[in-house]
Amino acid sequence: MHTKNLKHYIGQEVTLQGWVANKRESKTVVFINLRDGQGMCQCILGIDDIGEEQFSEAKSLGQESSVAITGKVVEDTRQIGGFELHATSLTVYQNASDYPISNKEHGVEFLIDNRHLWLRSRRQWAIMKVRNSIIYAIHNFFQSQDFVQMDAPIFTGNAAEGTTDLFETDYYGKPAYLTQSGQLYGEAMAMAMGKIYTFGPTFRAEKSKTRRHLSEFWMIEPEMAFCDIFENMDLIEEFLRSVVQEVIEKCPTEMEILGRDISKLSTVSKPFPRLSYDEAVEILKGDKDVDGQNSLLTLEQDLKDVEARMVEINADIAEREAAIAAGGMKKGAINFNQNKIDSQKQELKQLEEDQRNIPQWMVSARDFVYGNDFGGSDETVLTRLFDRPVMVYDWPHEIKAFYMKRNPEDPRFARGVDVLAPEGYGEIVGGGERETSEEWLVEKINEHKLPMDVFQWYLDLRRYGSVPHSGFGLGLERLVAWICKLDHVRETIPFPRYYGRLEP
RNA sequence: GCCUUCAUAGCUCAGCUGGUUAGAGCGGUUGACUGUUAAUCAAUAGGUCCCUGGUUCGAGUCCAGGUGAGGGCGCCA
Repeated sequence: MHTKNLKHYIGQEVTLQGWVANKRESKTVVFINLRDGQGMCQCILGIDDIGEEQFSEAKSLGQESSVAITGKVVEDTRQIGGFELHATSLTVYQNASDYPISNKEHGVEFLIDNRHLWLRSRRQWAIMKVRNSIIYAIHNFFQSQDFVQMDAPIFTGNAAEGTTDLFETDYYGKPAYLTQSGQLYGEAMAMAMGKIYTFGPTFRAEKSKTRRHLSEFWMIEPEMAFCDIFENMDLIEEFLRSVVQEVIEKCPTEMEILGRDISKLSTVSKPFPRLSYDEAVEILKGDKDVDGQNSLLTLEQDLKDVEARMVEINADIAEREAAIAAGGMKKGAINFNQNKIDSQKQELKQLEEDQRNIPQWMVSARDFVYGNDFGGSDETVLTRLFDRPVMVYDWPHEIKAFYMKRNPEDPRFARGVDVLAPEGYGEIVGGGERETSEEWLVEKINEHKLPMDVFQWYLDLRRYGSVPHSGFGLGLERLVAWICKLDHVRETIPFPRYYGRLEP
């Protein structure tokens, strides 16, 4: 019996098994918030109902003790989940003590060190449920359109793009690398099956310390034969719309726990803006406005807003501190104000970082050199002006991977496309149309100084029935972070691996 | 790799321009009270102020180096 199904058992006696998420006690009654992995239910254990022996056992239970509680289901709209259980008996599997994670706020380092326990917290529970729904929605989308799921190898002998750092392992005495993309293998499989997608782990040994990088993450890479860049963009748009809408429908409770404003996500139903690299650069540098909004002026305003907010918070903190210092305040009120001050100081730290960063971003955007790739901050500046994902296509071919198809009408550009998520989440999708000509590919492989021999099998794909084809790569963790509006991708995966973190 | 911010009780933090015995809240323990929602009230235990060196009559506080962490850039999904 699970808390989720209580609505079907009103007035009946059921047994719930779970963990003590929180407990309050008085002389004759103990309240237990029971967590069973599917939901929560408050259980009322009265001394007269369960007897003195079980009652004293109930009183002694520590946070996260494992128990089974039998009792009658009663509707009570005030409660989380809408029901409570009037207990008639209690079975204790284990009485736990000194659970390290309390209901108070904790720091990131402490929480990540205790990730194996942190996963039990309400917010983390909601994130994992959303992640699960996203994964399901992704499979659902591709399967319903006759894509074939394939698994690309994790050990590879070479770097697909040659630029990033890879994890090296020993493969029977030869060096092998953990894959950083399954795309080339996806292309081969697409020539066999028509439409495929990979869904697997990806590894990058970049020593990044940012809120959107992991060393090990999950990537979804569809690849379609007979598909050009514009059809590819149509698919990306349809795909993101479908996944986001399915998750919004399936996870209302989770979104509420996360405090996610769903209206900010519903905008995916509108068409995604498609900008060429040239247009995007103009907007970024502030030479072109979007709906009357200018990138540089918007940033200036952001900085002013940050500073105004800092003044506001400082004043409020000072006021509360003065009120506490004045004395005569009840302990509960002091407590409340202290906590308020604590959380405001957290916000202040974040604002101080924004205050340091925004001027750098402005400089970066204003002085952007045409022909370069967009930096993380440039993406933020650009997407700041839109309320939905933005697609940027036709990039200078020099900054894109060797396999990108050149625009036949203007060979300065390669037919790559990046999808930038709103609200500062950056690049969630990178893809494009692939080069079909063996000749051009060979030239590019030489240009990138890649070993020709290991690409012979890849060139075979152009020798035997080469067709226009496209695909893209979606970072699952970045998608989860955006949909849940999390401030770090490390919360999007059960056990994150990033620079400096291998445990737990 | 570069830039930047930080490290004080189990947890979250305060500790001003260096000064005598380092504080608060939460959590723990004990008691009181209560259909409670992070309950409340009282009492109580709990510290190598990250490490090493320096300045000083005196360092949690200042300086240098180290270690660890947060964030930004680069790189990318």
